Order: sequence, then C-alpha cells, then structure tokens
Amino acid sequence: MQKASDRAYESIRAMILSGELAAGERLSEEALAESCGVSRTPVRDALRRLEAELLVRRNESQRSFVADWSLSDVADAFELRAMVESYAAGRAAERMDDKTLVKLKACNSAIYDAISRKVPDISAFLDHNREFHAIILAVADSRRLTALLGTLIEQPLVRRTAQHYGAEALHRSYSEHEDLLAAFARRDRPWAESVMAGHIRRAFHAYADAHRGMSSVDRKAA
Amino acid sequence: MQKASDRAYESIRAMILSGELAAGERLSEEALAESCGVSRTPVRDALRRLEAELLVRRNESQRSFVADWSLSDVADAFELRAMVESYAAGRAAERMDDKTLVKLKACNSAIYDAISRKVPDISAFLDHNREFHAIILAVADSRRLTALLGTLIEQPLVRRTAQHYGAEALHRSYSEHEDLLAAFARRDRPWAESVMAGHIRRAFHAYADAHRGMSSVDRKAA
DNA sequence: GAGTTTTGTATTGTGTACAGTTATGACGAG
DNA sequence: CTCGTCATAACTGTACACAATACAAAACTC
Repeated sequence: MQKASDRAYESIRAMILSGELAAGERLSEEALAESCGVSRTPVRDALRRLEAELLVRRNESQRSFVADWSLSDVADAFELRAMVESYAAGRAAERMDDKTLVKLKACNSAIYDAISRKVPDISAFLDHNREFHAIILAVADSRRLTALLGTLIEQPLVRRTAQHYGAEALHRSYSEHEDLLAAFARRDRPWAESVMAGHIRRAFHAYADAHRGMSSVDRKAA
Repeated sequence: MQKASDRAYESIRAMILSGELAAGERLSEEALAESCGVSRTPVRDALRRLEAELLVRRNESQRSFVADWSLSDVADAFELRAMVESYAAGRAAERMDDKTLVKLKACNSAIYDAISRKVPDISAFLDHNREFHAIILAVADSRRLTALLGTLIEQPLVRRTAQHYGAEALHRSYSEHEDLLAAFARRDRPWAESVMAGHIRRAFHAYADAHRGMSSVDRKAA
C-alpha cells in the first residue's frame, strides 16, 4: 500500500504549486486529510516532507501554513540554484557520455517542437525542460547534489507565471540548451558552468519581469 | 509538550553521529521507540526528518538504515559545503555590522582558549566553531541558505575524527577564522569568499588524511 | 538434491481515540 | 467603547490497535 502517504504528498504539493492553496493560507491536518481522502497520519507525513522543501512553514505553535515566497525569497532560491546547478553542469560535462548526449539532444528537440507551434505548448515545454535538467543532474552523479537541487527547483509562482513567457524567451531557453550541448560534447567544464549559470539567471529575470508586470499594471514583459 | 518527537530526533541523531548506531545498520521503528522511551509515532517523525538530512536512508520497501557515507560521499558534501558556505560568507561580508563582528571575535577567542591548553578541549572547539559558523550564516540572512547548509554541516564520522586533529590543524583553523574577521571588518566579499572556501577545503583534507590513517595503518596524519 | 512454493514472523502503513495546548470569541468591568 | 479575562472550541501531539507488506525459513515437489 503506502499509497496514502504519497497521494497526500502529491496532492497537497500540487495544490500549493497550482495556487489552489494560496500563499500564507492555514493548513489544517484534518481538512487536508478529508480533502485527500486519507486519515491525518499520512497527511502529517506529507507535511513534514513539504516542510523540509520549504513549501510549508510552521509557526511557533506547530501550526502549518503555505509558505509565502516574497520576491527576495525567490531571488535567493534562483541565486542558489544558479550556483548549484552550474556546478552540476560542470560535473556533468566531465562525466558526459555519447549515449546521454543523444538523449539530451532528443529532449531539446522536443522542446523546440513544443515552442514552435502557432500556440506554444507551455505545459510540454515545462515537462521537457524539467527532463532536460534532470538528465544533466543524473549525469552529475551525486546523491547529495540531487537532494540539494530538489529543494530549489520547484517554486510556487514559477509554474504559474511560465504561462506568460514570451515566444522569444522560450526560444532563448532552447538555444541556451543548445550551447550546453555543445559544451557537453566537448567535455568543457568551465563552458558548461558558465552557460548554465547564465541560463538560470536569465530565467530569474524573466520571472521577475513577468511578476512585476502581473503585480502592478499588466505591461508587456521585456 | 511536543517533546517526544524532538527527543526522539535528537536522540537518534546523536546515536548516529556518535557512531553508536553503525553505518548501514538497520533501524527498527519499534526498537528506536523503546530506546527513546516514546511510541512509534514520534520516532516516525524523527526518521522522516533525518531522512531529509540524508542521515537515514530508506530502501525500496521503506525500511530505514543508517546512511553509510563513503569517502566520495563525504567529499561531495565538503565540496558543496565549500561552495555554499563561501557564498554565505560573501553575503555576510556585505551585511556585516560592528556588533556582530565583536561577537565573532569573542567566539574565536574562545576557540583559541580551547585549543591552547596543554590538552586541547576538542569538544569546546567544536561547539565554538559551530557557533562561529552559525553567526556568519545568520548574518547572511537567507532562510533558504540556512536550510541548505543545515543538510551539509553535520556529517557522521567528522565529529569522531575531530578527536584526531593535530594541534597545528586546530591553530590553522583559528587563524583562518581571524582572516575571515579581517575580511568581514573590511566588508570585502571576494576576500571572505576565498578564505571560507579554503577553510572548508582544508578541513576536508584534514578529515581525509585522518580517515586514511584510521582505515589503513595508523600512520600520523600530515 | 535443487528449486519453488508456502507459511510464519517481523516491520511498516494507516486509522482512530484521547490528552494537552493554543486560539478565538463572548462577557463583564472600568 | 475598550480592554482584560475566562471559557469553549479547534487543532496538534502521542499512543495504540489493526491491516498490509516484505523477508526468511521450512517443507514439498520434481
């Protein structure tokens, strides 16, 4: 069995990432239990895991809330992610093999297909993008690194704002991936690190622009 | 109340870090519950937390084991820690204030006292050293960074092997802290980053030397 | 005798009841 | 009308009981 605990985890996580549970909202174990169709025990398990990911916060009296990410929190996470993920790309460059390179190329081609339609398929883009980075992380071959990045990649708001990415931002992301592939093909660690660092930092500014645009007047993001 | 869960956490954690629970050993929830004098529920909580720190590993069928850290695992952790903690030192340099600087100086003086006795007080050294780094982390002022480093600092074996550090390694650590203080006093971010990176990397090699010495013939560490 | 199936035991997952704690609202005094 | 206090309600922590699963050992078959 052991499904109940996982179901609760996935369910609550999805509700937080989608915004169904608003930032700062109170989380009652009992209410979540009913919402997930399980008892409080697996919900408690799930909340502990989400707390470790900083998706859930607890106040001094042990009550749980949806973490509210300020812009500076998101900036922090992106800065750390840029550092850690460029390190991962560097390790991957040294450990790259031709078979994995082919997989990465196929993955980025899928990204190209998704963003080159008349109406870009953002959901497919996000999925393939996630896979692309996951493959690199796997090649980097460090459990510790994987665990660390796991807490940095999924951020509330990011997925929701991805819908507002412009076509040029999506294509820029694709072409940065191509650069990464070139660096990997040459086993060039410093190159891979540089490209990845820039890739993540660009993503942050795209997010920040979109976020500013959303929170104030709905102006076009650069 | 809420003590039982914390007691279980601290108790199990201490048993792992001290080596009382050997690396790779099976962890039975019930046995731990009895050993901690609580029921299985808080033990489960504690195991989830320790799992997030990678101090406890679970196999595919959800059974828990003490994580067995290979030398390469420890090397991984140190490399990441060097990267992340030097970033923290850099942020701290930019945010440093005079009051905190005084506290850090006092802390390092306490370290000097601990290591300058006829028989160095390693336990006091470790405590003050932890406090020194904790203060820097607090000044860096990023919850995310704090959470990240939390999973990197405590490592099985490290505390145990600290007993074997030579007098010169301890004094070197003290003097590197002094360098950090100088960098902080001048709000010199790159300097602080460099010193911290070197500080952590030296610590790793001290550990590696001691570890090699212990696992093969008991030769003197450099 | 070797391999496979079956059975028994140990361990974890889940639900639920109860106790202790915190928050909230009502009521009364100033 | 406001502030403080007290009572009640809601929620979390803990324990325990039961169900489900996995591992191991023994027995049976080929």
